[in-house]
Amino acid sequence: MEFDRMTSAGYLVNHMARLFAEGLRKRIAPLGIVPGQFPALLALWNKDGLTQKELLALLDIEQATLANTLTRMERDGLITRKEHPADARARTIHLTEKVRAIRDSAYKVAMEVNEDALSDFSDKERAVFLDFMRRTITTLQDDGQGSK
Amino acid sequence: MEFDRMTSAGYLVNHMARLFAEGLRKRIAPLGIVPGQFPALLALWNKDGLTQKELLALLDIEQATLANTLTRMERDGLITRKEHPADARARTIHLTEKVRAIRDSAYKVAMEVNEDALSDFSDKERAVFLDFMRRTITTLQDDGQGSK
DNA sequence: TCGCATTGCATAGCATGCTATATATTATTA
DNA sequence: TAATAATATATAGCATGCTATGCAATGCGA
Repeated sequence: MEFDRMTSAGYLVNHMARLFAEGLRKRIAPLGIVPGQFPALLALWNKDGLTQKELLALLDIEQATLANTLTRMERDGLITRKEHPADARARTIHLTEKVRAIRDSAYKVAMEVNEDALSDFSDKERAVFLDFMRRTITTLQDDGQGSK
Repeated sequence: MEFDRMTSAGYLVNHMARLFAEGLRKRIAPLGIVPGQFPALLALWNKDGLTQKELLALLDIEQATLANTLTRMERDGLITRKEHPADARARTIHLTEKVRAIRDSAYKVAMEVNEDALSDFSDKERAVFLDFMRRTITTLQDDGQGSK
């Protein structure tokens, strides 16, 4: 009995994810950002001044992961954090001018990476592919639920 | 202009990869192995006694990544390394009895994870999905080549 | 055979992600 | 209102992946 990587969804997904991330990393490096910051930036470009908790609710990562990512973003001059007016535990997160300025370039580059990856797919195929991925995500999330 | 995560291949692939990895991690934990060790184990179950260079040629990771993974595998009692008979720089890699014994269980569990993830897909859909992923990987690898 | 290039592997340093746990503040309740 | 529970964020520790670089051993050309 042989286990063939090329017919293992898990293997292929892992490999694809690394290639996407590396492709994005190379293209956004000139902008001064890295792939892990992208989801948070998307949310903050859309709505600035969120708390970590509010931002977390928009992302599919764990709280500790976000906290660390925000620390690096602050270190890199992408965000600043201000004390929350009503809750001393919380802080509001604000994009710096520097990162507000690269929004359009970053969008463009991210879309280019997606476009390149799917360059030999028809529109129909792309739609099916994205749908398959969303279905798989839903299934895996439900799996992992655990009644509790 | 809105960037929608649900229509971004890169975003979906990243999320899927994390869900697959977490699913696998939970299921193989009782066997004493972790997801990152799986590709190396598959290769070594198939052919024991490879050098790091030979093993590397079978995997889609960087040399440094493999070196670190092998160090953890040795620490965890999954492999031993012996001096190469003809080249003092190289070492041959050998599975321990402990890990030879879990081969069938590990195969089974990995296939279950794939099965579960695709449980609501037809055979036809699965074939298409795997094909899409292989095509995407090929495209991204070619992209990243750089003439040099 | 000496000297330099190449090779095989290891290490350093970093990003991204996770679980578990700590800390400080706020909210609730006896 | 004092004690307790809940909440918001941070930290510790680890795995996995990458690039860059170090080091020892091997191989090859002058």
